[in-house]
Amino acid sequence: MPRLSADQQAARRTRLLDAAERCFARSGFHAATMAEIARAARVSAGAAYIYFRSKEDLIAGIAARDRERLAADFAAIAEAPDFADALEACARAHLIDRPAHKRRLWLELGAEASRNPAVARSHRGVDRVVQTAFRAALERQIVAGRIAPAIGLDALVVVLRLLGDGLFHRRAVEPDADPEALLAAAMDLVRRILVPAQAPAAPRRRRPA
Amino acid sequence: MPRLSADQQAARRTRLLDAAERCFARSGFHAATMAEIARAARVSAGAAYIYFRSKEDLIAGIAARDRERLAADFAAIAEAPDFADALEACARAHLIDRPAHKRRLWLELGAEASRNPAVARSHRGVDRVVQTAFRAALERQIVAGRIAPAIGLDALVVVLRLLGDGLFHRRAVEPDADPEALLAAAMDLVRRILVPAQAPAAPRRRRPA
Amino acid sequence: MPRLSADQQAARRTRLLDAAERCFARSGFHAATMAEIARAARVSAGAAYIYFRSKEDLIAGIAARDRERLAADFAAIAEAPDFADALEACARAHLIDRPAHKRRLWLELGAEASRNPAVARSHRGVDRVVQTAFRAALERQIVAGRIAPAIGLDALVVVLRLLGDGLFHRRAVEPDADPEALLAAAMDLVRRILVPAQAPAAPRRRRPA
Amino acid sequence: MPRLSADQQAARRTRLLDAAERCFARSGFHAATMAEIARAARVSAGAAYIYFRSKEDLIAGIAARDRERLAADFAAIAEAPDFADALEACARAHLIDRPAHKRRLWLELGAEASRNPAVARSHRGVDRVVQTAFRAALERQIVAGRIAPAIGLDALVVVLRLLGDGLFHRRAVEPDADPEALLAAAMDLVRRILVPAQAPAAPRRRRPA
DNA sequence: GATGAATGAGTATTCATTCAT
DNA sequence: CATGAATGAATACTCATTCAT
Repeated sequence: MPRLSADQQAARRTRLLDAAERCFARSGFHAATMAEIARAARVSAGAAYIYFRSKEDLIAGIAARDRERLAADFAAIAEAPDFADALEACARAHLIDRPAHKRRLWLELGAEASRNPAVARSHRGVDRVVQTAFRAALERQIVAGRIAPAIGLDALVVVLRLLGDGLFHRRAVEPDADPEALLAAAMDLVRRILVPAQAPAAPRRRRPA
Repeated sequence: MPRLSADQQAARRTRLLDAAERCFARSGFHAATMAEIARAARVSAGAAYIYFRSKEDLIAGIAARDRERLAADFAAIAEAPDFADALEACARAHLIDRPAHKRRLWLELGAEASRNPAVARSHRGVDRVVQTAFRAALERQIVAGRIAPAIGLDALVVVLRLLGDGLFHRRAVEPDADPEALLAAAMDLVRRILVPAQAPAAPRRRRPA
Repeated sequence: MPRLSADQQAARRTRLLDAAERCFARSGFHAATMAEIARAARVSAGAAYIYFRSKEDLIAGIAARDRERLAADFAAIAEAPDFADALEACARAHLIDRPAHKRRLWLELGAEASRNPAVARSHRGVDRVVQTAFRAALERQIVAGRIAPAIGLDALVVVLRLLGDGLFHRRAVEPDADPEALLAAAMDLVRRILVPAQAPAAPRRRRPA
Repeated sequence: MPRLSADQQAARRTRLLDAAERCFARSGFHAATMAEIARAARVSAGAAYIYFRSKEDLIAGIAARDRERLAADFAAIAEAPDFADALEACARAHLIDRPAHKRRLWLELGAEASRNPAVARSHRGVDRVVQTAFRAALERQIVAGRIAPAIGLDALVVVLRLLGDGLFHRRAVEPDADPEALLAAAMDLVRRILVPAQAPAAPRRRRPA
């Protein structure tokens, strides 16, 4: 059937991405069929190919959309008054509040990045944004005397990202793990590194000696 | 065709696992075909089905073998004289020295765990082993006064595993990243948490007050 | 969208036929798509269906146009003063001067004739016209004493058409063959049959008796 | 199902070629489906791909088999005692006695030659063989004084081939035409060119003057 | 009339798995 | 046990045709 309005077309694209995410998460990139995805998006089989050149392109579209959101949210950390609080909010939004099916996608997208150049680009893009945002935020807060990291800035960024990757991976691999416990442990550690001056206060509880 | 000796049969199983790892890493679980794997293992297509009930079972076999090695190595940490050193050695062996193609498999295996029960079992198994080993080693060294963690034992295990997951994930997703820098940053952090007493020395540079 | 003038509409029909000929010649009837043809004709996909009921109808349209030209030209032979000269001119125009892409179409149209009734009609039509023209021209020139065929009129028409078919087929199948050599050989033969009286001059070399 | 004997395998290949010829002749190269062909050959869909790499390869296989027979038969003309008789026998065998469905294939194969390199190779091959055989036979019979062509050897070969192409094409395009009439007219002409000495006798009937 | 996005039937090809030899 | 030809279900993608705008 003929021309849809621009709105309807945008909605179709979104519905296709949403449906693909669900199907891919449920069955994996291969097992999910284009027909199944199109049906879930309430779109004809052929229409999917109007919006995405191929299945691979649809996967890349998912990666791009997901990563754009992630990048935008983490970029906002650079402007936040308190780094640790902003980081925690971001981590909670993306690593805890995300529906399980999206988390299952992450691993597949990670694997796909080594084969699908567009997915790889999305991954590298978000990494760059996150690192830049972290570094900017940390530098600003160090200058402001609000934090005094126990380790160098480079190592700090590395460690923050490792913890993020760890949360990310663990959430994807072990959906049953208590996410709040993971986040709490990670944030506690982060805060200790950022402001070792406060360390005496906190550890005191544990080192009453 | 002649019957093969037990040795030859074991060798064939191993060759199939090795070949499958290479093929899966190169093309992913789906794109790699059983025929391709059998050829790479210098075995007939039919023979593969003597050693593995199905392609899924072959994937599970890879997961099992990989995880058994990992579990064994990490279990040994419990007996090591110095926890951090043993941990670093283990991490280096598994996260840095492993060939790239194995690292690429990890993500796919992670994703597969949510679909293939046998793979999931392998994953959970190694988690249990690692956590148990960590806890045992840490308790022993705390009692011996060799470490005095800044945070509680539970949180410590969580954080250690998050860092491990992070290294794991980052190595798989970004093969070009400098692995030694990642490991160094992670281990520096780990050592600071384990023995906060030493911390004053390092932070002092940053807290001249 | 605005209504097009009659001229513009005729032009569109012609453009579609031209574009279809090129596309069909390049890729064959099947591989060429209606969208591709419409684009080449600078017409929307839907517009093609205003001028031709279907792809099959478009093919029939090509056959009809091509055959009409052929029939008209060959029909003119009936009026020509010298049969052989007129025949040669016609053959040169249609079998030698035609662009290569049109010649490649002939075979496909021939094959299509056995499936597409409209194409078959076009083929039969031109055959009838050509035979009638040949017969009329030959009879007129025999009566006028200008030719004295060595063989009967029926056989003569058959043979002329066979040579024509042969040139046609050879030109389509072997585009690199020297067309003038083919035509020269064929016309030499034709002239010898038409006017065996003249034969003494040429054959004399071979019949020294 | 497992291994078939060499005989059975050759039979399967032949059955596939036979079935493909029938299906292609009936519906054309495109409209005939591989599944349909496999079914007609009493073979599984997948098995067709064991014997032929692709549909294109199957078409090429048909061309090759057909052309090999043609080449072999025409090559035998070189050894025949009487050229015209041998030529007529050959033409009858290939242009008249062949089932209609094979003749319909010829045009499609001709068209396919411009796209499928393997088909083109088959076509060129048979052309070479035929021309060589014609030339050898003619030279031998000229030397033996059995024929004295009215035209040069090159032109003679060209004309013979044109007549052959013509019969070929006409038989394919117009299945209802009387094949014996076509052949008789063509052979009468050929004999007149080969042995012009006899010409006086025959034409006399027509030139009572 | 003109447009071109939407439809959805249609198909070559692949590949996990089997089993006659 | 070992082989590898055979099976046949499964699927991404195309494209002639339609019709809301």
